[in-house]
Amino acid sequence: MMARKRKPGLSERHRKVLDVLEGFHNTNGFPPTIREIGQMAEIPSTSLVNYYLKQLQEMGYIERESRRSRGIRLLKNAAGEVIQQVQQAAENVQRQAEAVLRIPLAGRIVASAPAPVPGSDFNYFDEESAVEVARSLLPGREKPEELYALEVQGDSMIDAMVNDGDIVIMRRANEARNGEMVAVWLADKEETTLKYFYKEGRRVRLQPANPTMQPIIIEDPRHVQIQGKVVMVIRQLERPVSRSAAPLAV
Amino acid sequence: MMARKRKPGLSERHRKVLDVLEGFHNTNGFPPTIREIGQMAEIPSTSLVNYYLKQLQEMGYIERESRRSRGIRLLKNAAGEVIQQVQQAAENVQRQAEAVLRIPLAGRIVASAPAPVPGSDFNYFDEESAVEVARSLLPGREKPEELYALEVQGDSMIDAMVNDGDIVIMRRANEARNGEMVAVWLADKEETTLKYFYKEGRRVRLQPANPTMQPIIIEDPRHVQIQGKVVMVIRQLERPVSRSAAPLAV
DNA sequence: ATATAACACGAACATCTGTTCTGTGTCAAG
DNA sequence: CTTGACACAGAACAGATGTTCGTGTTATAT
Repeated sequence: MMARKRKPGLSERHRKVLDVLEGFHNTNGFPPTIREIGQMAEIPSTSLVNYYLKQLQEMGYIERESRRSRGIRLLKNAAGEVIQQVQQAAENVQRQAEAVLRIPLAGRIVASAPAPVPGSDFNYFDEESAVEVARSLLPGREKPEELYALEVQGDSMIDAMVNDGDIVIMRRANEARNGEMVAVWLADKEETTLKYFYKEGRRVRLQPANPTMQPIIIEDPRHVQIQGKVVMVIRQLERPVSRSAAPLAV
Repeated sequence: MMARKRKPGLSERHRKVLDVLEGFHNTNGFPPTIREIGQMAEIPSTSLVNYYLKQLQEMGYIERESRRSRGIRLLKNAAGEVIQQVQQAAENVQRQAEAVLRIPLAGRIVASAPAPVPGSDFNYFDEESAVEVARSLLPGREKPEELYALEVQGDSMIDAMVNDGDIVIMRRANEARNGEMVAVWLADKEETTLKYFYKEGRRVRLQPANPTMQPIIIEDPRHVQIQGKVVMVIRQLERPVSRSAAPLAV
């Protein structure tokens, strides 16, 4: 004759014990004793607490160190969530913090003036004006210190497929390789523009991103001052905040 | 007559005790007893361990619960770093995890076919094809489940200032308010396009983002099928990985 | 109905653990 | 040299703590 089987899963008291274990450790920094568990979970006998702890151990919710006071390690809580060790948690914070890069917003880029380039003493921790970009979106090799952001002002760069209000992520550079998009100051025209850069012999060809438009050929390379390379363009159609007054967070 | 004063700061044994406290708690999940500290820090007498613990408590490195076994909370380690409680650490992880949103890449958008819209059973946890975007870049009110990403294929959307290879972040929607940019399928022309949406009486005006281009007027609203709203456009000039084969991480 | 396992209570016990007390040696300032 | 704070050792003790044993109750499969 078969006797009754224990129902699978956690009973009310199992759950209570796990809650006590989690709460106690969170507030005190160390696990409770059997008697403390009994008091908080309203289980009057130490042997009964031990009885439940044994079951929780078999079910993989806790680990116990035999004969050691407070020798209980919580592995999963009542909700089944895995409990992290402090060390692991710290590592996770570290890893997650690296997932986002805060790129300083150095200013605005307009056609009528050279593009701003932050100096080496630029305050990178200006909380008010930074653009947050997931690191996975950026080329891994970058040094984050070389990156800065500019907000585009005006419609003058539509031939580069860049609109008023767009944010361009730039990398410091004074020269470029063929095929890279750069911000250039054209000294003769007194104009800033975003173009694909091609050095062809002595002259420089600046190709618009819009394939329907014609390139600019500059015979004297001294008239082409490279302000930085364009790494990314971000356009927010539905702004988190009002357009230009509040800090831009991307 | 003045007797000698204790040197300020931590002695070798202070440091040793703190190291033991940190290491023991990291490996066991609970603090050591006085005798365990003594063994590991090579301090033979319990009273001497107690003597040092008292000093560390006065210096603010630890907290002690009187008369409780293992009643030691580490506040700062030997390097002076503040030790986080498990709960705090978990909250930090939580907060940091929320800083980045993984948006599923639902497919490609081309002019010649309706834009893909993921079904409600879409697998959001497809690790291979997701775009990571900092939450601060997105409008806060969004339900993340409503967002998906599309990669633009072809040059057909240059009038929307969107280029081949760009990534558009979309939000599910079947209708739009005036001024919002939407992806629409034009049933009569059999064409997908990105335009600013304006309902004017019975007819619909679709305005290109490029201000130099002319709007499309559609007299029969049934020919305009809204596939989704455009929330953001991301253009990566220097790709982290090869253009289309590998997973896109933004 | 009845055997059996699950659930429950309380007491007893050996050990663990924090605390305290006494004592010793060292070392620098007076 | 004296003095007194500091560093250290060992022992003793009261209370805390995990464990075990005996016993009783309850629910369930047969």
